[in-house]
Amino acid sequence: MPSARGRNLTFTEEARRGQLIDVTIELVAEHGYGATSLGRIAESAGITKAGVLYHYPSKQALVEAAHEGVLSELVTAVGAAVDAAEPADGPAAYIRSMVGHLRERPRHVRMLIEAMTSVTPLTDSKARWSAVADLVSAARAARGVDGELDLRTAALVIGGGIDAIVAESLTDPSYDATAAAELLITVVDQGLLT
Amino acid sequence: MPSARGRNLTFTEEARRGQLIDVTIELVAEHGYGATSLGRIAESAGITKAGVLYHYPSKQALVEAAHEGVLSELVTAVGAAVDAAEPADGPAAYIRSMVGHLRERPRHVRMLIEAMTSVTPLTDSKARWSAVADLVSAARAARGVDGELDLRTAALVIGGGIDAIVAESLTDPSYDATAAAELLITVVDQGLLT
DNA sequence: GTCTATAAACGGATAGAC
DNA sequence: GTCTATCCGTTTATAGAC
Repeated sequence: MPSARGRNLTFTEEARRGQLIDVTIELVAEHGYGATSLGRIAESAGITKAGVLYHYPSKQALVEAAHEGVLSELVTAVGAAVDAAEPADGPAAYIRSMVGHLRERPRHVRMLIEAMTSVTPLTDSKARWSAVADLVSAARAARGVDGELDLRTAALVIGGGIDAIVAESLTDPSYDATAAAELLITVVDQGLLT
Repeated sequence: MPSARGRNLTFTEEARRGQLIDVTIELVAEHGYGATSLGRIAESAGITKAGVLYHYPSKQALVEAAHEGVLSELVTAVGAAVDAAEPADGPAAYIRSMVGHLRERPRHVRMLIEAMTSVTPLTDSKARWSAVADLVSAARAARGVDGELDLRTAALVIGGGIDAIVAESLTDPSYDATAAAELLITVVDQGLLT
């Protein structure tokens, strides 16, 4: 899958971009977007501000590229886990893979939080809950559960529970997020899939 | 309850401080902490930067005062609602009052988010979940429920669900947060209090 | 491809006039 | 009690040398 543009990116250029994205994730995770300056990014990467702006036209563009990388990695991992599961176990697979993935990537979590709480929300709320709502709906159908259910709220509660568990394991590494995920699955099972 | 210090605050001084806290909440809610400068605060209040710094020694101090006001108002309201409820209904009262209070104060929500996601967390995680854990524990005792339960995770899931519902009603005012709270209460009932 | 140099604006905070 | 004037550091971004 070579570059589609007229000029290919050189190896070093590609490596530089990857490095810049890495240090950006690290700095935004540690200090927040507002406190992450081009100067700091450049210093961490071992080059100068102007050097950074050669590879990305602006600080904003660099941060968005970093966020996009983090998000697509998450979506890929969770999507694969959900696809591999039975429809009846979709929500459980979603919760397990989401918590498992994020638990091991604390910096990614902080990057995603920064993007969500940013005033210009880089992440769409509906894009997230509607996917989970579909999972819940499919699981209920596969289990033969009937009755009314507000799928949007159901999805939001699941997402919120995941966020809280992941956030807690971030501030307290000794917290057992895996066990917590299993409890959340039980709650969802008894409260939303019956 | 007069001022305890040697000199009382004048009426105008007290009014100024209140006004400064109000505009700070508004600006932090709208633009985030990092993008809220003393200059903007001063401009919104109709005075100058130096004028602001006369009343509060630093930007940080002003923001912290604003946050403290928002938080104590929330704690007072929710605390009263929980105290007025039967122990068996403690979690339900907590969820209802929390969602109800925050739904009507969108700017307060964004202020609290800013404080939580700030790098120097102004809000303690344990302070929040341990109070909810006590509510869950008391409700289970009152209902005669036995069996093991990870109260910390239970509390985190409740808090996370509330956050997600409130956040959604923030981005979509037509979303019925009150109905959503009732669904969350049902889920908690079936998943954690049985 | 990365650097130096610099522009132009904005940040928080202080001193002192009124 | 509030303002004017100012300081100094930092910010993003550009122009042009190497």
